Amino acid sequence: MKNSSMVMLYIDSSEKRQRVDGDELFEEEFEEESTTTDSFDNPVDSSGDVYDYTTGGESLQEPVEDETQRDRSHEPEDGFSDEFFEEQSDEEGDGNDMEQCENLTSNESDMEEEADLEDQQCDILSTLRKLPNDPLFQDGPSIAELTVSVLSVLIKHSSPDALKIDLFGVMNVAFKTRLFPDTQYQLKKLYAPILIPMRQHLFCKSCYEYAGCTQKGKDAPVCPKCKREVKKSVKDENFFYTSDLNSTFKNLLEKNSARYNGKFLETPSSRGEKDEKLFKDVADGSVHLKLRGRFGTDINTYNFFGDAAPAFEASKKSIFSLMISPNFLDKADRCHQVTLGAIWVGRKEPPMDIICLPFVKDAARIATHGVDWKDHDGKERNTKLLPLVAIADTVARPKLIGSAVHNAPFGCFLCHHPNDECGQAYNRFTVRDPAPTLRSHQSWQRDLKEAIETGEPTRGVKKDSIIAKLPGFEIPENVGAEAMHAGDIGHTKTLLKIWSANYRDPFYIFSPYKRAKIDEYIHNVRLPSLSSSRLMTGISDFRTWKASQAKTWALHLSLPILTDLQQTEHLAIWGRYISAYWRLCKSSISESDILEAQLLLEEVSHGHQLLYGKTAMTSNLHQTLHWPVTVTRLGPLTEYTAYPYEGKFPAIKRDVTSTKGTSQQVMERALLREMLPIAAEELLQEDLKDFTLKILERKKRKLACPPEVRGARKEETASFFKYHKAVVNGYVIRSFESQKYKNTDKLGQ
DNA sequence: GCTATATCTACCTCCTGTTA
DNA sequence: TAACAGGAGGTAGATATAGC
Repeated sequence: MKNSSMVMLYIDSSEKRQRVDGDELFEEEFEEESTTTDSFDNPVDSSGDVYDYTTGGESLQEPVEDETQRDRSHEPEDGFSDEFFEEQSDEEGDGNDMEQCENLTSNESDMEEEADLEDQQCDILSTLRKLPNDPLFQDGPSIAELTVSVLSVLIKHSSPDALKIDLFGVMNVAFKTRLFPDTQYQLKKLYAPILIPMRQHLFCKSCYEYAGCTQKGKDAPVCPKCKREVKKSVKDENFFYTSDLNSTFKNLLEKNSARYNGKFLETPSSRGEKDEKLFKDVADGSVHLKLRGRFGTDINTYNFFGDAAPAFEASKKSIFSLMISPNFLDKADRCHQVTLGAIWVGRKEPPMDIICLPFVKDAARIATHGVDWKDHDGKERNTKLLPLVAIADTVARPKLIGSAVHNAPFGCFLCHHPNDECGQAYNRFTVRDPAPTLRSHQSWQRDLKEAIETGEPTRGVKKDSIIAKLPGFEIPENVGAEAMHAGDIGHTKTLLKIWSANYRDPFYIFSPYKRAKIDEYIHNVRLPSLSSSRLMTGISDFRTWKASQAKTWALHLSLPILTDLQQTEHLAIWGRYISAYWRLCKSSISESDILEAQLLLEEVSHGHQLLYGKTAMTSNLHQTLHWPVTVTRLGPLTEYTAYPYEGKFPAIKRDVTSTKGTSQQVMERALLREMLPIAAEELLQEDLKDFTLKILERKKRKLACPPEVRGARKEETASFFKYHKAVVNGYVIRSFESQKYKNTDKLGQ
């Protein structure tokens, strides 16, 4: 099947775009936060028309008048108080960001909370320091040292408190002492200063209003609406835990200060050889640029992720967690520094706006006042930290940003694609010519205003979101188009389902012969760069593949394996998808990479619809169309995938050792795990310190990211899909008869 | 301030009854 | 006779509370 519209030729994009100098742009934004533009203003859309990648063009259709307007703006459907809204209501437009942050932290209870926190900024190791430090025997460890060391082992293996008590009990008997903490009371006392950043928050179950956090020795918080006392109720699931953002970042900065020599500044990359702008990290995106314009050049940023996962095997309880990862560390370190920001466990739908409220307040505080910390030379420092990317999957994202779900009309959070009715649901994103306009912060605000006025979702915008109150945060610009869910377990698996659905289809690859052949290739090919990643299972099990397996299949195996087994036109379209995905995951993405990726992905969409029909046009495939623009806003796709966060869930679940107080157990153990290396570093003697730190060190696994990221030559990977062979990290898998890889140099490439 | 004990929650396993 | 559903009882561990 050959189709001229499907296999479009590359357009010389350089003629159709204008580049704006980054510094000029920066000054412009610093002076007046008027228009936001990326480093290249006018890339082309599929129709050849010019539109702005970042603002999404302002050529929005006039909103349709709805005669059934109802005033429901006063209704408390979001769960936070009207006062809170009123405080924020003048935030829209071009107000002063600093003032907005001050507003968020200015109410009375927050001031009290802040004061309490300052009072509590005591030594987190105070109780551990009080343990006897004399050697238990000649040249032996002290009780303090053994306690820290044994606790580290127990924390690493997510042991319940009962095991800790028993083990310390044995140690008390063995060492003829009573000083090891062998009762629950003593253990809790030992933890107390470490758990200061942990807070329990309550909300009123009947009004769905945030009531406040519980404090020892103080009255229970009161619902701001019904004025009744709110008490923790396991049955009502009206409580959740957070860890203080200030402490999290303080520890992170202090812990890494020596290794980074105190330099955490996020700076944009220099230009490439052809004076092209390069996107190497989050600081290269237009969103970071805008933040630097608003908050100053010395800011640092962090990403946050919200998602839920089942809590137990055989119950309907789920864990909703908010995780945070810093952007100011090296890329390799970031995925190991994901910390737990908030956690809620329950049977019902998590009240996301309420759970995110303390996080938003904390974020406003550290954006305004910065985080005070001491560097490795003992020098007092202050660092401003701002949220950069909100990461969520297709289910959590609409709840987080207040948009319609993906299969509702206008379900794409990044553009105004209307969705097509298919069966009983709006769930198909067919190709539109011209392409629907991209959403911008301004258009989002307009739609939101109308939605609040009418009480009905307006072009996919349903309600105000609490994360919109984050300092400098704009929806949808700061929300990442997520590659793991849309690409690896989304489009990749969907296509495999299509290719394996009906034996009558010419593109069916699930015949016994083809399946056996594919499995043989999969099992025999060993990719050197992925030696430690999850091993691939056969193609028959693709439905149970993990995301990383789907990614390995897509980026490394599928094309060379399918060369002789799949029809050319199907492979051509799949190849274009891989080529575009590859370009956007690279460690250094040029402007031409982005433009080429955009054109390739548009070809993929056209081709996919022609080959498999309108019913195959899923929202995941549609979202891939927005990957290039997301890279211009937020940097390479790999910097805000869900992999590091989803990978944290198994550890969270391991921390649950009882069905009672699940969220508390998880948050306590997460904090202990963060603090014990600090205790070990300070309190232990050399040998025991080395051993304990080694125990606590997280295993650094290689992630199944594209080999390009690890240094394969650009020209090799760029031409990856053109040849009947794969080039991976300098190795060529030339022919599958040999089933071995060979060194590129020896092949005279 | 601290300890010991009771209480509570919710998951898991086993047993029994019902249905096809 | 197999498969399934539902209930009873067992259990771990967090939390509450009485009492020293």
